[in-house]
Amino acid sequence: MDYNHNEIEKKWQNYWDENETFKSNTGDKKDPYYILVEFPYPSGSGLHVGHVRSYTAQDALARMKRMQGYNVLYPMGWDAFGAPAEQYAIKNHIHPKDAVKENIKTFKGQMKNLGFSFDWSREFSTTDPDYYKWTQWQFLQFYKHNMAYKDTIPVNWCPTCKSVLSNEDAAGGVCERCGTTVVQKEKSQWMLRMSDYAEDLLTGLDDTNFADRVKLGQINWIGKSTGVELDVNIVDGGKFSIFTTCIETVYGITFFVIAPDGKLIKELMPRIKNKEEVNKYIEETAKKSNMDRTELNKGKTGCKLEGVMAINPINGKEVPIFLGDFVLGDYGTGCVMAVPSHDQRDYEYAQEHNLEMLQVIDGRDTNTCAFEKQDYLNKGCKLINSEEFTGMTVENAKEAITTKLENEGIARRVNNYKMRDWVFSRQRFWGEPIPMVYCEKCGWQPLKEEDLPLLLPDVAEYEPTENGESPLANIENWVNTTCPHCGGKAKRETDTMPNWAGSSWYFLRFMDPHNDKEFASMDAMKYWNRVDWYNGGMEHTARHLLYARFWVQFLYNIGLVPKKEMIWTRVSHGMVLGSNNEKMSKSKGNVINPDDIIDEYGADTLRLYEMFMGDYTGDAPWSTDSLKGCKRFIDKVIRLKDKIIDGNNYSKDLESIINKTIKKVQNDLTTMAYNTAVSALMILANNYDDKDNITKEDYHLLLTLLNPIAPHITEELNEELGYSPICTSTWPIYDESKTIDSTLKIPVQINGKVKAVIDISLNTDEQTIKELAKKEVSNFLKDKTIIKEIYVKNKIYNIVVK
RNA sequence: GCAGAUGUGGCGGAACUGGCAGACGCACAGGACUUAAAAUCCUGCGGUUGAAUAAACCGUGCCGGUUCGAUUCCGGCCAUCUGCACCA
Repeated sequence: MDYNHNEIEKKWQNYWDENETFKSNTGDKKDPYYILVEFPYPSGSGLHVGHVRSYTAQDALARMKRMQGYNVLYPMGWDAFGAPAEQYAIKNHIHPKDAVKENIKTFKGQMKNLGFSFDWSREFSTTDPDYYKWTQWQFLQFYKHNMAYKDTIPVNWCPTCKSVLSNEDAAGGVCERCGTTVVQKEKSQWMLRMSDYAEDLLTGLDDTNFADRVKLGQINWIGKSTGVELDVNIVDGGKFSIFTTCIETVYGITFFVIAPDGKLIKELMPRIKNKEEVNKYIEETAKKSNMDRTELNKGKTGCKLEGVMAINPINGKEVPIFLGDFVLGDYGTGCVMAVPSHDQRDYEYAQEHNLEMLQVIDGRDTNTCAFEKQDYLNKGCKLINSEEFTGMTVENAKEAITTKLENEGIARRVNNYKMRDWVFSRQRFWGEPIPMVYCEKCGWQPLKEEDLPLLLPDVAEYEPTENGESPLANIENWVNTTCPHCGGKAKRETDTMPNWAGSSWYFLRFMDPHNDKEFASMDAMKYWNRVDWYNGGMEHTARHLLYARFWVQFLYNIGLVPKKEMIWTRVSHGMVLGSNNEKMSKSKGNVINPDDIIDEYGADTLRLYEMFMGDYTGDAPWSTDSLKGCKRFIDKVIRLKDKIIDGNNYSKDLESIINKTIKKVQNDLTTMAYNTAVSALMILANNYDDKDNITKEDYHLLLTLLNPIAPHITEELNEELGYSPICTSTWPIYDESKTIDSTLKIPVQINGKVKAVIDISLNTDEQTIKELAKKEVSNFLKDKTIIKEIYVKNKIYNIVVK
């Protein structure tokens, strides 16, 4: 059976638009429920079938929650700053805002065609001056609370493109665009003191309901480690500090390694005898991207610093200092103690450079590889070669050595975090301008809040500068300004903010999107309370989520948001792969355009299929055959209409399956088990199909349950039946007692293998079942001795024989 | 190298708290209806042996363990995917 899906779908989309069915009112008496999907970057290639998957999933949840009586906020907007739009604009000599406008139009049209129940009255783009005004305003709050500062840090630099590159674009040490070798270049950048929030971001997780793997992602990214910071003296004067989590191995130090990009090497330089060799190594390191340095298999490169020796603080022993690129200048202190017997990386470095090794923990031979902490901790291992600590267990020695060094005033217990401060500058045009001005007399000055937004200049032609500054630096009448403090001549900051900025607080703006006095009013934020359910891709569960939480925690600390954690549940979904099981990409020719599918099969079929295609949290390959199966299911639902007889109750013999299905669908839609929700609906339809007649109410129930996933056709069929629209009706309530079967089948096992199945009524007594079962499997019991019998009520009966 | 995830029929995937492995769908095969096709309906469909809708054995990446019973729990491997900042 074919129905005119295009006509029906358009009809209901118009109905929803005209009636503002999905508009949510702040302050409504109903309980608020805030469902959020990551707003997309509106790229030139249009909506991806991957978007359809997560938007449909959340849409189904939103539609059900509305029917359950909640005031649902399900908003949509655009994360539209970013490099691709900038590149496109440079090439085509247009302003990126025009390109973005077109893309948004396409995306929005596609979303409407899919029938998503977004509250379009709250739509905005991060590129709207009305929005980025507040992003800039919030940056000023960071600055005013001493949370933003300038620092010089190394960046990936392509000398040919004259552009700063991300690690991704500099993968393999060459520029992705032109293939030139990438070098490290020092650059002054705006930074946000995110590392100050490391501990709060960890403890804050307790106030969230994030999926375990999401929490773990956050914890690993923050990377707390507890250890000791130890001062090390240099022979003939000077000192440096190292951080270690293994102070128990301090007697095993046979050398130190310092970062070639760290500050210490610069200080030591005048005293170094082999300057040429050292400088050469520093230069080589500068050529390597961080990614190269992080590959262990590259070999343990480095060189000795001739002329300087360090003193092991625990025993006064003099040991050499080396340079090694595996030590990073910006983690810890940029210096490490090397104990080759108890650290595999140090071991390999020592082998490479023929250095001494000294075993200080007993328990295993260290001739072929290091005896590391994961192998010796909590195993009762004892120290050797460690003066008065010899013979102590590792755990006791850790404490005793720390205390001794602390008492000597040369060591401190510290927590170290992998997470660093947030590099907030980008040398790009298409981002929020950083509202700072540099005055020769007054230094860096923030713009006055009343002068926001600081607009991007309205030019269509701009080129990157010679020295890697933002294209804004070339636009002189924009750059030159007056100092907000002294009124004298000054220049604007030409760096813009990263993409992450606008997306760090957009969910707050959705609560109060048209506010021109504040980024969002406290009342509105208190009403909506929090994001109840946030869904996005796995690739954003570490960084975007961390930035957003940091941003919110900061706003909370300065009294601007009501809660420290504004996101309650965060879940992530898998990718939709091409039919060849690979990531969809133009070059592989496996891209599916949702427009084509909607046109041929209808939005309902596409939505249904994407919910049915597999486990929502995992990746799933596209299959047009499977999609057709979902179309067949919709056709079957339409055909079932012919079986309807009058009746305002459920058919007696369908009551059980109906109640079970309501329960199942309702549970599945709130646990992301969309595929089994669809399967339950298919089973219900199959049950209907097996009967000669069904009541009108049976049919209405099926339509209601299917509506969140396939909203158009169900509304149409429902209307034909004479009911009021499903989108304004209530969700059915199931009767728990009717979901329990009164008779059931109990498998009878012999030695754990099923030999028979017996029918019993619920809660039959054990004795009866045992007798019944033994009769059934008497063949298998002949000549056997029963050793044990296990009966699990209403579940299974197992007989162990010999 | 580190971190996370995943591994079940020809395919996508089900399986609650350790209790009948393969729900539901796809593909395929046979049949009904039709002049024919499409659509629809019925039947079969993990593997091996077997004439069998008899029966038996094997089977959830691999090896081992715990248990009356393991896709599920534990230990050790292997493979694939994702992210990354060699995190001391």
